[in-house]
Amino acid sequence: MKYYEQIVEQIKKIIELDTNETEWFLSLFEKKTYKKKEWILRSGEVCKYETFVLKGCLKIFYTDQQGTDNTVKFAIENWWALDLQSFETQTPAFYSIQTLEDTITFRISRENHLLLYEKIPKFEKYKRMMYQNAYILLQHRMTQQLFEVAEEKYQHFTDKYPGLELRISQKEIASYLGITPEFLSMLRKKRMEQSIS
Amino acid sequence: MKYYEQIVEQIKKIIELDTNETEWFLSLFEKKTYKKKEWILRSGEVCKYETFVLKGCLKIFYTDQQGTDNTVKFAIENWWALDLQSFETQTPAFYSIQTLEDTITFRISRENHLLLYEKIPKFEKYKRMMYQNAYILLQHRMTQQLFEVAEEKYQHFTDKYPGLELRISQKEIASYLGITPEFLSMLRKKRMEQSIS
DNA sequence: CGTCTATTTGAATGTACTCAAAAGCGGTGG
DNA sequence: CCACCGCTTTTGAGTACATTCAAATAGACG
Repeated sequence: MKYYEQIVEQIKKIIELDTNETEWFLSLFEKKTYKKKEWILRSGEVCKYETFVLKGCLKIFYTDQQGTDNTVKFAIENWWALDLQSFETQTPAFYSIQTLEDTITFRISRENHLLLYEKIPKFEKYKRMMYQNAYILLQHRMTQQLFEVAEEKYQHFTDKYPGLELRISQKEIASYLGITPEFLSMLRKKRMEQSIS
Repeated sequence: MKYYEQIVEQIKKIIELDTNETEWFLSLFEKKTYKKKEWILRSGEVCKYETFVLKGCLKIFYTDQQGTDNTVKFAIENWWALDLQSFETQTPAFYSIQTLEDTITFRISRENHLLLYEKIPKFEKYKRMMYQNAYILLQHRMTQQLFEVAEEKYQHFTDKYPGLELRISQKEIASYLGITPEFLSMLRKKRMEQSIS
């Protein structure tokens, strides 16, 4: 499988694309690779690209007044990452985006993105479906995170991103769960003790 | 202003509609009124309608194993309410919807909703924009709720739904904030004491 | 007016955080 | 190749935030 087929595959789950459209679609993207811990977007900059992860892992996060990173989402293989508000309005971003592993991405600029809507109107449908689904997922994350204790949150994290807890540090996971790394360490210890007995 | 003009006004903020389209659009809706505490959707049922609030207030919530209601969103004047996943896939709903006041709504069925996309394709755009904005709002709610202490959450609630704290009970607010009514009561007491001194 | 529910208050408890220190681990340079 | 440095993880003590439970009070509504 060519490296770019992944992205086409994702699109075709929702709308049909013929060969010409596929080719033109791909021509709007550029491949970009990053090393671990590289910045893709810094809070305050304008988000110029929407990024599709071919391989690797990103975090979308914000840094609070105390200097703590709070992760709102991880983007692994086949996920999109951007600061939506900044991208759509071309205003300074609230969120930052950084790699957690060496990462290979496909990215599309705001201009090309607008071309897409213009030339292939069915992309409106694709995007509607995408945001609809993203909204559903986010609502579930919110209900989980807001109304559950840390132990249940961790369980849901491992369910949602299977295997990711082995790829990234506990510090990053704690940042996603909204707890301290120390507390997560304690939870995992408690878990292990329980699974032995 | 006729009671249905509100909804047209909302749509026209995003896409243009001529007189014919507007008329046809409105014909797809039905007006429905509810008394306080009526169910609009019960978890487990299929969500058959998307509801637009003309006047009043709804809560979208789920009831956990302990029997506690957890509110994910309030829908006041000019907001939409539905279980999106259930509505789109016609599967049993996870969330429930109930009125918190006597409420007047406009609602559209799944079938008519599909007609809308079919006959007026620019509604794809309307819906895309709607979910895009909803996603942005939800992401902000999540970052606020997840990484802030209860006092800051309450502040953000009063900012987001100005005046709503006077219309609904503290119990409902606590359910939205993810804290107990007792603790909210304590917070408000503390607040008042501070504002006097 | 009486009943039912919401709010307040307080004590005891649980959940999660802060701070500090020690141990583990990975990468880099000599 | 290993010694060192920096960062992550673990551990523990003390503390702050939020909950539970119970009881008293206040409000809403028929």
